Amino acid sequence: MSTPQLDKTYDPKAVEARWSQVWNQQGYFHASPTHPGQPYCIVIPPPNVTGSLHVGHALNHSIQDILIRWRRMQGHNVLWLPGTDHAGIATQNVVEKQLMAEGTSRESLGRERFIERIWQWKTTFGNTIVSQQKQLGESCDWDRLRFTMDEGLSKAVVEVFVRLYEDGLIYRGERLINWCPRCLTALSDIEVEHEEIKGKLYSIDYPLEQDPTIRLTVATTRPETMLGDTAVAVHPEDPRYNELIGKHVRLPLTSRTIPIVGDAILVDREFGTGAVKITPAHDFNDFEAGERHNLPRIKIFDDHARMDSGGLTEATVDQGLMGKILLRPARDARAIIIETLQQAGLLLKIEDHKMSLGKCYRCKTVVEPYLSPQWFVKIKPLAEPAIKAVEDGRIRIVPEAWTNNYLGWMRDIKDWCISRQIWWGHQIPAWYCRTCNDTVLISTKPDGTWIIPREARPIVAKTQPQLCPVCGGKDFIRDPDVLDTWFSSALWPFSTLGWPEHTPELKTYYPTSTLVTGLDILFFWVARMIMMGLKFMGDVPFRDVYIHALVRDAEGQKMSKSKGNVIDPLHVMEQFGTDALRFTLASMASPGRDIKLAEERIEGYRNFANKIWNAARFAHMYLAGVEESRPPIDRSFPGLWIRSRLNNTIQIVIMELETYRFDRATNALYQFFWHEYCDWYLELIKPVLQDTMHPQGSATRRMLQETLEVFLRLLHPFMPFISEEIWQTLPHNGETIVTQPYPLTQTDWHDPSAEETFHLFEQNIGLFRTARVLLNFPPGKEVRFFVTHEDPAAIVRLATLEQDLVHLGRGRISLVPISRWPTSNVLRLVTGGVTVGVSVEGDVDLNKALDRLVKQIAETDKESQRLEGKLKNTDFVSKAPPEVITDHQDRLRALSRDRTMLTSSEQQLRAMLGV
RNA sequence: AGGCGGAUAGCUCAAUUGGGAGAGCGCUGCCCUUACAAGGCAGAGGUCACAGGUUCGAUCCCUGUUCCGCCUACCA
Repeated sequence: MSTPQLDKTYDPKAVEARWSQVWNQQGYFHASPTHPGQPYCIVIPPPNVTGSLHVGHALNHSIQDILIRWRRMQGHNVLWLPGTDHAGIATQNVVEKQLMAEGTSRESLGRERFIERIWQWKTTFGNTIVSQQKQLGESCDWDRLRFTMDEGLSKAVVEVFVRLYEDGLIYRGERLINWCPRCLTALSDIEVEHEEIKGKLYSIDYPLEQDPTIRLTVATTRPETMLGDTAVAVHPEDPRYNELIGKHVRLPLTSRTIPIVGDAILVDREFGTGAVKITPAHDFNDFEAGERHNLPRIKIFDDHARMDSGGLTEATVDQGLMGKILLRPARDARAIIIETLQQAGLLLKIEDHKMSLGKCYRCKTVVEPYLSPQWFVKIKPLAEPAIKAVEDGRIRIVPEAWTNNYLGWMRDIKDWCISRQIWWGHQIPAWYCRTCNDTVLISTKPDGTWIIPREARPIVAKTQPQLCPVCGGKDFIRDPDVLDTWFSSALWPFSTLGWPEHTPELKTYYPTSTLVTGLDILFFWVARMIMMGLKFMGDVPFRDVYIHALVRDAEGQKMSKSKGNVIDPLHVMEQFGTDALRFTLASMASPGRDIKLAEERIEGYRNFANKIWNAARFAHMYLAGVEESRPPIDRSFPGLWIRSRLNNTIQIVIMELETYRFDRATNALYQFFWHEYCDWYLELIKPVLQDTMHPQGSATRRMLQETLEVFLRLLHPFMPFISEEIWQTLPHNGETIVTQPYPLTQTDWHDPSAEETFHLFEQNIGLFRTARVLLNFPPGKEVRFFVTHEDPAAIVRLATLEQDLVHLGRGRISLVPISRWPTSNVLRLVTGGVTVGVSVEGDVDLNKALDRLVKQIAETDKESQRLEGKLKNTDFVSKAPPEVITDHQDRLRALSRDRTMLTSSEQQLRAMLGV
């Protein structure tokens, strides 16, 4: 084949665009259940349909693609199943913003048209991230792209909901839930982010009913909720208060009196005054206390977290105050209430107090504990098998350290609130008969949504019932709530494979092989997939869960748009190339650490790509015509050595891939190619290649080509584009590297003898080069080196290396016993067993060389400044023959015993002086 | 508050049956040597967070302390 014209530097852009198109067009990523290989399947964590590729995706997807491409090359029946998530609240927010900009709103559009509008939006913008994924080279089976709201998945969702309901694992009930007053929906516990803030602790006096001069002081961080108090709790064994239990206090600012109850669970005698106000409708602990004592629940907020007129009336709030706070946000009401209390002389004190605030994970609004009827999954019965599956190893969490995290959370799991009061999502398959429920189905929200009170009786079914089983009525309304987005994601590993149908895909690829995900969604998603998979498939959804780190910026800060520290992977790919980004992310994926990403790192691996590129250019200068005949096998030491090292690298890379150590795998590839293949092997074979008449020429070229080709296959999962591009220019079988076999170790490539020889060689060259720098010999100057070795066998070996030593050492070599070395003007250096003498032939002052060394050390090493003086005074090297140096060896030994004086320079001095 | 993880070169991180401390980037010096200056060669730089303990010997094992991160729960 002809020598391809390769540019001097690698330009990723054109290469990447071309190959990602070809790969997809040729269908290399398409999976078939009938493929003979062992199935290997990964379902992608579906990115939000609103999303665009951020660096977290880039890491997550790079790792999956490495695994997938590796297994594909190993001959597995590979399926990487892509998809997107409908992301309920997030998507609804995006489209609502759009509507707002158009001067309209969700409410004025109405539910049906709003949903249509979102679907339109999805058609237009929903594939942004998919095209970006293709740009990253992700080898997904794009023909199988799924969406959590597509027809098949929606069917699976309904099926699961109905079956869980029939099994008594889904129920509807009024509970205190986390409520986002901006999104106007319930959130599950884990959708609330906690943030520590500096708050205030207010102490308020509640006068005793019988004797208002006696006051019970309660402390609260949220004084505005006192209007909804329905009791005060004290510890039943607290001598200060226990006689008051059963009596009542007047609730200030209202006309109510509330009982004093004893509650050992709620009250910590040591904290504050030991008396606690109970607001069952607005605090989780108080809600439970309220249940224990059968207390009424008074809701004083509306769903926007404003002071609610009905609630305030029920709370019998003083008329004057009522007027001031009605419909005011809680925070405003707080100031007014504090002022009023102060005037009444009931505010005892205000202290600073650290507390944490719950915020909506989507919009960061402060969430409100809120009493409302919601749907829940009774989770304990589902959690138990999911705990067992991890305990007995059917699912392996990597790194293992997260296992306890998972188990701890699962053992303490709370029922899952699955209903959301938004429109975009899977609407709950529950209907209410208007005839039966006529008296309770009374109201609608301003947007026309039905408000279904807690007493309403739902009929859960896959489709709307024809007749009410109770009364025979035919008029139904559907529950307006939709399901938590994570409900559909929980089914992802089997719903995407066709469940509830028994498809060949489901049979072949379930359980999937590995799940790759960040720690942040271990509970949101992974735990729930395990529970649902076990429940509906009777088997785990995946064998391994590989948890990777969070990507942070170079300072360790979370990347966020507001901080302006976001590294945009698309920009980086543009600047440094996709392969460089992928390789960087893989190299930093050490377990147990967050990734601090700086652009310089990516630049470093861009250079690596360029190094590979140029090594290929070098090879092409000599490779033309190699395949035309059957060249002899290379028996020379550089070839045997590099093949042995390549073999070693193959072994390491495969081992590290098997244990998900992408960092070590990339290190091995980098180290091998740059520092063994390029730095030594290519340099070693240059004279053979450049000599067109060299007898070893064709054998050497053959080895060069073969090792390069194997390396490219080894590299391909990590750097798919450049490996394909170069591989195509080499003689090869098949039309793409994508489907070539992954390299295997070969026992006959392993060559300890060649490796030993190389070690000896490297030692010598190292000494030659050190001597050259120390003596300030210009690169072109030919130097006379004397070489010997303690080990006679090594001397024999060295004799065979003479040509190579001359070439890389740029000097004449004399392999003679030390007794036959010149008696003067020889600088002697020692390392390992090798001794090298450099003839200085009178034109170089050894003293100057030593000065240079000492100066160099002194510049950076304070310890050796003291050493400098000592050395100068000793004057122990001066064109000295070896014998004279020997005279000083004892003194050096004495010096080196004193570790305070000889630190890092010790080794260097030893080498210099032959100690 | 509880749980988990971390602390090693200027920065980011490696280093397993306990023994000799490494890489990349950055830095210094020399070199545009015909694949690559996005390069080559040679270097400098570490009381392995602190204090004890076990051991012939500890970066590693044990105890405690300090600092940082994350998760969970929250003190009204």
